[in-house]
Amino acid sequence: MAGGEQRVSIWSIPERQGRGPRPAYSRAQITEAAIRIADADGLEAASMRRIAADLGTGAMSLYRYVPSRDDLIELMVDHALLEMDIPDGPTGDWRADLTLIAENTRAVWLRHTWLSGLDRPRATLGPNRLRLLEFAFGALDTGVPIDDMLTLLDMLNGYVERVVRGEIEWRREMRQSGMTPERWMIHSAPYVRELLDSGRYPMFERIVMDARLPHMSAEEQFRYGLDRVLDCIAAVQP
Amino acid sequence: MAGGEQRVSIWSIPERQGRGPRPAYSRAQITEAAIRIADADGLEAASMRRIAADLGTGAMSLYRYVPSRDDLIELMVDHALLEMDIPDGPTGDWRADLTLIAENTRAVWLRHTWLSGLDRPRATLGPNRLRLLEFAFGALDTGVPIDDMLTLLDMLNGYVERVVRGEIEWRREMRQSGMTPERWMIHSAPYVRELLDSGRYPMFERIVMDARLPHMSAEEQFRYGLDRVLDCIAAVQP
DNA sequence: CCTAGTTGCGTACGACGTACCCAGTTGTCT
DNA sequence: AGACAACTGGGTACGTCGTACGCAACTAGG
Repeated sequence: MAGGEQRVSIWSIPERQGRGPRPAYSRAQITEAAIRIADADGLEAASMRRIAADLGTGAMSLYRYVPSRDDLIELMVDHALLEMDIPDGPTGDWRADLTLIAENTRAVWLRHTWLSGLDRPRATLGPNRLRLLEFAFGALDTGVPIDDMLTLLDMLNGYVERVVRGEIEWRREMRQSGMTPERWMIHSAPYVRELLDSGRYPMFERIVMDARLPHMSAEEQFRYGLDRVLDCIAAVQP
Repeated sequence: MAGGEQRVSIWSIPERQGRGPRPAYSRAQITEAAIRIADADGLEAASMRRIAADLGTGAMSLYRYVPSRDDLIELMVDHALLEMDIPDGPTGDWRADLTLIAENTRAVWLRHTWLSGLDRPRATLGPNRLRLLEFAFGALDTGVPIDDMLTLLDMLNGYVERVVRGEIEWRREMRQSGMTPERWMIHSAPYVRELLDSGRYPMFERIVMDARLPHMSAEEQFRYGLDRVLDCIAAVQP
């Protein structure tokens, strides 16, 4: 029994010692190759064999650099977070700052759609995550109690992640069915009509008939909803 | 080329026609077996072979009932949603109704932790999802424009899912490292102190020093945050 | 120079989802 | 009643996956 498994993060394992032949690759190279494949063909396509083939080597060679595929994915996440374009400190306009965070998150997720499918939220306090956290909380530091800041940011991030997840799934479905949105509309019309005709789903009917949001572009939808969420945050501001 | 793939949802494929021998199982039975395994050992343990073995049959027999494993997962999601204990219509108290949805979602997700790890949000319009949708929108139907209802519910659900995802990951990490929360606290204290002593993370410092939320029980944290989110929704009510 | 440590990488194992096949069962039609 | 079409359970097989293991080649520290 004793201590149990000492699960050390990939970050605590040094990249190399100085004894044998010089390594032909690096973690960064492997991570970037993996991201390239995952961006193009999905996370499941970024298999050890495929990554190795892209680098011109054998699958098992990668294990000299990375303990497991899961650890490699952790490296990929951190590498992607690096792309968040956030200033060093809050600008004084909390609404603009939170908008910046939201749109950056969306941009990075859409560029690396595999981020939305990770089985774990990966909330580890790496340096990048901490920098983002400082910026976000600094922006919201307008007299709101600290506990409320925590929940308001969970609310904001929850909204952003949920909507972007939906966007990504929609795109994926369009791609792999080879349909255009119009064709999809036509194709699903009979099922929708059946639901409407049953008369048992009045609210669903109002969404289909009256809502204008679903007919906007993805950007407009996101922006509109984001503004509503920020309105909510503004409403509870002291 | 012609039409391309006709990807119809699992819901539009009838369970059986009336010609051959009577099927020995049913979609519901298979779905329940799959959920049982996924609850106990994780979604990846619910393989076609394992499910079939649990039912006392061969892996390929399952494909008589379900076109693919992905479709089976879709059935599992909808089946889990069945556990949501929601009345037939809104009660008139929107705040109580939305609380009911939130706490039910949390309960179901914690009971079926594999829900949080699905690669796709699975927003397909299964019968149970529709029932829930009707209840939620019916509850919020207090004069708010339909487009705002859409975003407010995205916000609420986004908050709930994000927080519960965090809870689930936390539990999983505690389990597989075999640590208690106290041990984990002690173990991570040096790293936290290092961050605080660096002086570069003032907001993080305030969270550690001043926030009371992280010291509450998971239920209390959830409840407190949920009330704040509902305050936000109340604030934009006409 | 020796040798310990590290490299790239081929082979192999036990999983996975599922395409394909075939024998057996049963509702429907002649 | 007999024929047959549509279904059933389920075995075998293929191509994938992550990765344990082993081995020859290489290079730094003594």
